Amino acid sequence: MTYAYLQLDKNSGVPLYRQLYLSIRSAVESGHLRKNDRLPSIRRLAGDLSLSCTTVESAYQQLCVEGYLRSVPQRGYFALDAKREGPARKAAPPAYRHRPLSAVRYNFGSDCVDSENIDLKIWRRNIRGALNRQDVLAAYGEHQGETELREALAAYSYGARGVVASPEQIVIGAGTQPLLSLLCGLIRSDRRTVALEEPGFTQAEQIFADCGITVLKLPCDGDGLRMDALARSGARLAYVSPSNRVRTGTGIPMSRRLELLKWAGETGGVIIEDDYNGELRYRARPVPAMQGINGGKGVVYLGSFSKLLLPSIRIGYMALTPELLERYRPRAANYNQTASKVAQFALADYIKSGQMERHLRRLRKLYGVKSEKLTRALRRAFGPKVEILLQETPLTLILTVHTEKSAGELCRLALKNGVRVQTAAGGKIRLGFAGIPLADIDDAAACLKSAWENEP
Amino acid sequence: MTYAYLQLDKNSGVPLYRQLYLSIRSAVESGHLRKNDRLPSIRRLAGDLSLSCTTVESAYQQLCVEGYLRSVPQRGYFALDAKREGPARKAAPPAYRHRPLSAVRYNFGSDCVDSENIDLKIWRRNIRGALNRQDVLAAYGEHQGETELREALAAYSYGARGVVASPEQIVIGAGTQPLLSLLCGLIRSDRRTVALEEPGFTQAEQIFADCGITVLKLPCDGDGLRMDALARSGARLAYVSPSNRVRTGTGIPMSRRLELLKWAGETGGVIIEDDYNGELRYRARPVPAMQGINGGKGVVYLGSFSKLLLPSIRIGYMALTPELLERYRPRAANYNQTASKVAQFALADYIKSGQMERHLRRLRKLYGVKSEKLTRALRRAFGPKVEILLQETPLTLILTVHTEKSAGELCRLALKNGVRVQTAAGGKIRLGFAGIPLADIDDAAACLKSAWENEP
DNA sequence: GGGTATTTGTCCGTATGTATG
DNA sequence: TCATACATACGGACAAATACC
Repeated sequence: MTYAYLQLDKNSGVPLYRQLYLSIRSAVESGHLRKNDRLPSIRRLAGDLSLSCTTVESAYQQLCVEGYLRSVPQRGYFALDAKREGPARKAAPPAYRHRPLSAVRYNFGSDCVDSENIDLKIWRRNIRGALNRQDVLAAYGEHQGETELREALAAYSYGARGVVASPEQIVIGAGTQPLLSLLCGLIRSDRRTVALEEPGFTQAEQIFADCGITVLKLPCDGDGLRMDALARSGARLAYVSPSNRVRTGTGIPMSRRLELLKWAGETGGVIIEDDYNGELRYRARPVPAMQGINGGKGVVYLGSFSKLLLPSIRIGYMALTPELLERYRPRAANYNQTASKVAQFALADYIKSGQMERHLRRLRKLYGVKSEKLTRALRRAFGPKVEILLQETPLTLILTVHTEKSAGELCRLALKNGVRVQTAAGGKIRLGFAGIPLADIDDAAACLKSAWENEP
Repeated sequence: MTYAYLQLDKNSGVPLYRQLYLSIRSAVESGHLRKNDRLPSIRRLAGDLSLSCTTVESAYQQLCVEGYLRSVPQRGYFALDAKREGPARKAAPPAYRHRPLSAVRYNFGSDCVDSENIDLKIWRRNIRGALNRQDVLAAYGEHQGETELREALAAYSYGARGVVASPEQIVIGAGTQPLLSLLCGLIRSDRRTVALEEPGFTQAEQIFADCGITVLKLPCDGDGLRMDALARSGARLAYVSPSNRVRTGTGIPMSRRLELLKWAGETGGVIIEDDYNGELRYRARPVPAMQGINGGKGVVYLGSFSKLLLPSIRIGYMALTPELLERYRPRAANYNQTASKVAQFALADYIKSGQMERHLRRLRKLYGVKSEKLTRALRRAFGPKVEILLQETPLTLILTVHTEKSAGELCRLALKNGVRVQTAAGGKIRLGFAGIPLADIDDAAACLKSAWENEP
């Protein structure tokens, strides 16, 4: 520590030990040093401020005599309670802690994952492995992301999602947002508006807005963005998340994907394809990424692993188009890599050793079973009173509840019964079941039933 | 063992710890103590020679700093390889894996760190510790950054730099850039131009440009941004990096800092204080951060650990002003945390356990010794032909070379001789010595001499 | 192989002698 | 002569690593 708050001026005429005494005294009086806070040791402070021990000691001693400090031999100096009750030192309300969701037994929020079905052990081992590799910690990383990981990702994303991209096209970052932000910088000389679906995706909109790119929310039909609205808007940049349209819970069918690609080809538009959870579709045949359908032209692909592997892994990647790569290259050195180097190597190992594939297979199966079990449980509980929307989006079910109550009211009722659910577009209810352990599903459905039916 | 080679004379006038230091140093240089030989423990030697622990310790410590010994906590002191074998050393080229700069033997570039003086072991252990903590891996993190780390940072930045901020004012991110980017989003509704010094800082400029904030490069005098230019510019946002003005190598004196704060107060301006390497000043007494001088008003403080701790650690933090915090809060949930959760916990532990403090102290000492040694070596080599600008910026020296050659020419000549140096403002030469091992400094200075003097 | 005693580096407050004005 | 500041040295307390049962 340098104790920067202790300001000394060698030429002020005031003796050093007295300047020290005064600044510490005011720190105690103002409450910056609270009772039993430990002060830097005499030698330490002397070293840091380039003073001699004696100087510091005489300041401390005077403070002791006057009741600001207490000296404990061989242990240190400690502050005493000498706060001068100034005008108002507020009780320091530390409101920055996340409020614990009180009494939520079953959380159907869409931001949960099943913490029981994560291969923590393997992942820990991988991180440890990366940690021990020569020069992972001590050396600088590559700005664009480690080559090793970019190579692994190029292969993986082709196999899993049909993305065609060379390792040079791939940029790594700490999640989707920093990558979007970088992308905005590359693209803003060309395009200043972006089109996206009306019930949008807040976290992406926020980045666009922050980068000064106007967000155009266009209406959409059941298949996604309405093409006529898109054409009329004049936008030459569109953001879509085909695999996980958060609010509606439905995907974008192939027909609309092709229409979008056609739009890009004809107008010179660029599509940002945020393939959030694209790997997790378990019901139907996998729909390949738009990026690949088009051979990598006109589409920037965004993928991430936060919800797939572990919530704490903050690694995302994007595949740039050849044109954007040209723009990126000369300024690549201006962007520091944001993703942890250790995590990058660990992830590369995880992918290359085939563990990722195994994990995905298991997850898909698990979520398939969960979805089925939840569907059955709801049918049993409610019968025809709730319609369950069969859809392809992973990890969520959409319910239409036949009742007079509003969706918001249903949410409140459920929460009162310890079940957290969310609303979806069109007065529907959204259940994200990823975070509910398989064994709890039946009980969770029962709780929902009692919440919604035992009301006057 | 009687350690007969350690001859002490209590009445010689030479301090005991220095006699000890000298005898051990010559034992290492002469090869009597070979690499990894273990030295007697402090207490044993103190006992055998009838000295106090402190006396022995200060001798050992100086030897550590100068690269003769290595201390392994709780295990002992060990000799390093520092045999002075005349001119025939160079067997092991200093391993900068950073770039295969062909034939650069001594790299005085400012982007190097001393890879020999990083506490890899402790850091590995901290990461492992975080890795094993319950729910670090499996659960989501806080958007703003882990509370534990924010609390640690609030205390640390107050102690180390005089920053006054509560944990809720602190936002964590994967380095300075994502934080700047977020900050631009908070601020762009108000201000669309930012003023910064003319030889600017590319990585910050890039972010401003990407976010659509116009960069206004203003002229500056020896103390930094010229206040008249700033006032005339009409900008209400200024970016400064007082502790490390990269190109000039000089800091911003207190007088100018106060002027800047006055400007902020009078015009409602906001100052972004990027305190890059602020902790590392070793020469003078610490200059506290502007943020703290002003009680946290009108100044956003940015700090980071990449160059301080480990190049691979990508964690930065910023302290928002109360007004900006108000703007941030409602949209905090829209920003995902970019910094690795494991690294956050590891860093929090590192700070709270006092290891950060110890590390900083060691670094400061090391760089102080390096700076001194380099200064002496240059004076010996060039005499009055070069003026050495004594300045307070960490890790660099600025030279005025009295010659007809231009600064650029001097750089080229040096490079031809295997020494990389950089130009500074005003036709001066900048030497960033952080990456030069202590033992190589004399030779590096000699190389510079032969490069600059043996020319027709 | 797991607890315990010891050793180790580290850090602490303190004391003394001395050099300035 | 006295206050101030510095360099040097002392011996004790502590936690972590290690060695020993």
